[in-house]
Amino acid sequence: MTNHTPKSGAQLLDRAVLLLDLVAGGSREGMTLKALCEQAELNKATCHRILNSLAEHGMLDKDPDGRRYRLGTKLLVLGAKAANGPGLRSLCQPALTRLCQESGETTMLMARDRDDSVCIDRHDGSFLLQTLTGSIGGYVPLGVGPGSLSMLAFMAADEREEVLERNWPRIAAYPALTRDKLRRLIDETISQGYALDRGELVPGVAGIAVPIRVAETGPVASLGFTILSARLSSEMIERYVQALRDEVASIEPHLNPLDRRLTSPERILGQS
Amino acid sequence: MTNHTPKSGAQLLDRAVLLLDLVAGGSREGMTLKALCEQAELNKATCHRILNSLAEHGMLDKDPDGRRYRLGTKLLVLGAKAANGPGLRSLCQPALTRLCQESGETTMLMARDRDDSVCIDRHDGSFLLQTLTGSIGGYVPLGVGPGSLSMLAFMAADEREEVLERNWPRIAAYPALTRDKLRRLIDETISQGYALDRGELVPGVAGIAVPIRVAETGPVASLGFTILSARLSSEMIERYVQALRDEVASIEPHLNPLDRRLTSPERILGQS
DNA sequence: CCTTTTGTTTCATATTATGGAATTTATATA
DNA sequence: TATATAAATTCCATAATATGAAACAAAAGG
Repeated sequence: MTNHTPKSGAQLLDRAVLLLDLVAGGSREGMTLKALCEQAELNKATCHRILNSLAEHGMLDKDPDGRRYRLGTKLLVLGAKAANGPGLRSLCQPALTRLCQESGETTMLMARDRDDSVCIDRHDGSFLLQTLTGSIGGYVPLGVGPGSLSMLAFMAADEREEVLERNWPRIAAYPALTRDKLRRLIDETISQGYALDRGELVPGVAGIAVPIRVAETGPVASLGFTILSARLSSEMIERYVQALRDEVASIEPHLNPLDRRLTSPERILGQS
Repeated sequence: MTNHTPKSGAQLLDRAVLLLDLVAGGSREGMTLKALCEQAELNKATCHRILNSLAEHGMLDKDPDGRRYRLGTKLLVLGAKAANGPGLRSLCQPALTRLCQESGETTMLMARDRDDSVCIDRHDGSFLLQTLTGSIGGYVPLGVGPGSLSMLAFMAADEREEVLERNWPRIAAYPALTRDKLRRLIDETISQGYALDRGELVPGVAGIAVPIRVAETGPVASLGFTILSARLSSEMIERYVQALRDEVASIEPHLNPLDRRLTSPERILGQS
């Protein structure tokens, strides 16, 4: 996810979030004060004070021996609340369950978050497949992978270009995706109405996805399947796309701002 | 979870975390600036600045119309990382899967976090049962419910009393638990070696749990089943306790500080 | 045991966050 | 549609807060 470091009239907060990101992205065994100081380019004392305040609040945990910091339990609690709250996950859960049960495939709900696509929920099918985004909470730049691509493709053209401009560097990290290739994929997605990956990003693992759109805002999420590419057939694609479209059609009215008072008070998650 | 408001040399952070907690605990439709100002007893402008900085960083999301704040996608991402990282969840995942598959029961992994017990992972069995802690991320004060109780009971006596002292007010919120009752439950748990709830906290829903302990620190987690109390039998209890103990026995060596270099570099999650 | 490295505490300083007031924007009412 | 009310946002002089250099303490390494 993009590491904004905005001067937002709250320097201390900017620094705290930066440190959380560094801990999140750092060594799996936890980060030492020294490493964090260096990476964040902060003074030892300052860094120490922030880290310990975060630990105090449960946002970070310190080892028993107190020499390494890692993400804390409060983040787990807040994260679970963020996912379950009102919004996409709750709204789409029945659809996700149905799709997974009827198809037996791994089914994914992705949401847009600024320039990224985050996995909000996932139901595993009969096969355990490696997906691009991994489990819940995993993310990819908008454009990478079918769930993500289906959102990018259906954004307003100007916004799409802005996102692409910002995302190119990160997209370049995927050897399977050149600029031309992605352009072609976007065009295909628009004309077909769904995004398809035949197994090029994660070898052997294919995916289909359909965007969930809100009138003014554009796509806010996507619903899709992850499938062993060996099993992929055009008949299957057709059938699955139809199933996804049906579910999306029954979800979208709940997200349309005009209908808000008429439908449930659900709101969408993942908007800036 | 206890709302520490420690003057930790980082006022701004204290305030930011307080606001996150208020948003997390507040109305499911999101919190307005006004409401948050009042509850946090902060100046409107100050509050506004902090909330927007948090939103800027993705820790909060603002509605499309920008009048309500709710938990942001970044919390979901960080929360997932906190859960998956090295530590209890990964370490216990195989055990959890085995226990659930072999018994068909809802299986829970709880971790200690200060004075609380947090649900770190959960595998649903054949029945969908309402549990005390709900899903992942849910928490209860130490002492409430078998998973939580099994940890409290096996803490060092002095520490246990300190925790109890702090927790009484919150425990009082559970009508099924009087002081005497909890004292009795703790004694029972110690003598039996496992915690049992026959369905008194959530009517009709029983639970068994066994603590996961680390040599110096004491219990850091617990593994347990949630069962329809109607189906509970003493034979079943015996069998399930044995299954839990077997798994715990194979987990504990990985957590023992002495063995750390010998075993995997897994560390525990949820220590203060 | 001594040396080096890493973590913690202190405190005078100035940078940063603060909050009262003014302005803009949205919502409710006539 | 106009008007009143309330909420959100921006501004800026002020003071309180976070800062970081340095001194200190505690581990790790030799």
